[in-house]
Amino acid sequence: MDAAYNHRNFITKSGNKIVVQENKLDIFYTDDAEPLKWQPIRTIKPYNALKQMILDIETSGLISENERILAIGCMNELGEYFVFMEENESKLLLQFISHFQRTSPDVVLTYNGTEFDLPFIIHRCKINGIPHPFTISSKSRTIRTAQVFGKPIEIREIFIRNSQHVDIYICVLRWDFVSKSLFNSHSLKKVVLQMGLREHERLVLSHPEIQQCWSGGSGSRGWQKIREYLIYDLEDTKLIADKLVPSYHYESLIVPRMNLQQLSITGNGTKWQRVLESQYPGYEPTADRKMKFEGGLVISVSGLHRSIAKIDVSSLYPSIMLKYGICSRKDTRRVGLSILEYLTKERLKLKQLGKAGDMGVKQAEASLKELINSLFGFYGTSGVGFNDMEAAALVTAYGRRILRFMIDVIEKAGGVQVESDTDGIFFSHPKPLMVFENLQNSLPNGINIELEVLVKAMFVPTRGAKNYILWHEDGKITTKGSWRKRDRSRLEKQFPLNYLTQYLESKVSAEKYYQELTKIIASGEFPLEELQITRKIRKGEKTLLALGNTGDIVTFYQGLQGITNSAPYSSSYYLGMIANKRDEILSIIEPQLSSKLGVQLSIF
DNA sequence: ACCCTCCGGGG
DNA sequence: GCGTACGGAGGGT
Repeated sequence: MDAAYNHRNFITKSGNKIVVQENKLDIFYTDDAEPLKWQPIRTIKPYNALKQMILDIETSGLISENERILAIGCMNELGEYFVFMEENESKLLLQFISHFQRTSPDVVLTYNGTEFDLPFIIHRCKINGIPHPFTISSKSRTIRTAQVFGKPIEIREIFIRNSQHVDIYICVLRWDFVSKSLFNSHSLKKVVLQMGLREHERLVLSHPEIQQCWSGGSGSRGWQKIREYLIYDLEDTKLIADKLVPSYHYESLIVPRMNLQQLSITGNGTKWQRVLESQYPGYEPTADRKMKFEGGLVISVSGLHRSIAKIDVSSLYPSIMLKYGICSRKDTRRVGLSILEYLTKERLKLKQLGKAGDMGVKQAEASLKELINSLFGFYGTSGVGFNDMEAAALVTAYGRRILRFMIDVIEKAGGVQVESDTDGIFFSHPKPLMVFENLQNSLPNGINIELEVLVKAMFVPTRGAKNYILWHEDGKITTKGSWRKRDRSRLEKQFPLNYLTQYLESKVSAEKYYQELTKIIASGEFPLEELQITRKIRKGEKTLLALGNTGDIVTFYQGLQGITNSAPYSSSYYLGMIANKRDEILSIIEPQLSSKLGVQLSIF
């Protein structure tokens, strides 16, 4: 081993930029420093052993001054529920509070309870003169890793005597801040579907419907309906909670002096800071100032590719940190790495156990994954004392080198790289398993790979980094990135998918589909549901103001004389639209033909 | 190409 | 306050 090798020598800083001389990094280097042994600070009971109360209320309106509580629903960890519903609000509240005291849950779980349910209950208790165990924090707190419209949310925490509150809405925002998989909505009903936790739509009541149902009175079918609706909401909240909250629970093994409520709203940067602080009593390093550095490698090759496989590096950044010994330079005893090593080993153990299907084990494993993946981000987080921007820059630099190395191996084996992003490569090759073995044999020890998916075909648009369509063996189609657009007609969204799916059979069949579609559109018989768009009229949208006022929600499509909601649709508009789409698609998948097509279309 | 506007969650 | 990347799409001018 070359004793003189020190990757920190390959870092240069200028202004607020860090540049790593990637080509000088040796990806076959292994750090051989003996790591410290690290053990968790305490033992905790499994998440499943916590007494839960999932809580949701139905009210006559949104403002607690003027409106009242109609019903309160509670569900425990076993899924058993209790619904309190009374004509007399005071009686209802008393029943609920006494149920609460009797069951004394360890944790109360709500969906947006911080903003809505709990303040509403508090206010209605106050009006009815009923004592309760809830307090609203006097201080507001920003959660930077839970954002709406790109802005961090501000909350006033709710404290509960002898219990804790976890707001699943905030957990969802935090989860999506990282995963970015929930587009357009963070509502309970949508989230549960998009996370794949519920298969089908369920009973949903609008506000007027709730009022209508309520007016039926005690024992009515309306009341029964409200109960049913409330129970669905409780179930949905529990489904999401069971996915997201266990991670936070198990973090208390690692993070000192934080309870579940704090863990559920505190970002990972602060958590790692607490961990390291507790290791260095009295030492308060100054945080590195924010620096820019290059991230993961992203490459894409547009076109329609067949016989695709994806190979991922398992836990790329954590593996890099362990293999090359990268930790914060302020963490001189390298405790971060010791913990990382402990977590990685534990996770491996749990992963083996988890194959038996034990939910508790799976939850614990998922939480370890969270922590493992968050250590890298901590290095690059500004404002936390133990951060180290250079360490973060080194990690991504090694990552790019490893990915480039892999692409090289794939190409030498005759494969074609199609899309690469940070730790995974889509490539086309008739024998992906052979390529996989090839890679396994040539990658450095400690860098492990997985063969993730094998798909029939993949479409990557121009400038298509992180956007693609996959055709799976079983006929399923999945899309990623910009394919999930809103405010587009079904025709516009579906046409490229359908055309390409046909094209995979043959160009003839794609063209046949296109011709048939143009015939139906030209005939004027194409269903309007496929063409219309429903959305709110924005300020200054002249074309839509013919249909209503700013702020109105309207359904419309293109008519012969502009936007309409009643006249016949403009077939030339929609024919032009799909002609353009087809042109665009063909120019990507048959670039050699695109010039000819351009001529055709300008005539058309 | 750039500027403006808008979107959410709970009932 | 996990990073690269402090939101992003769509329409008007």
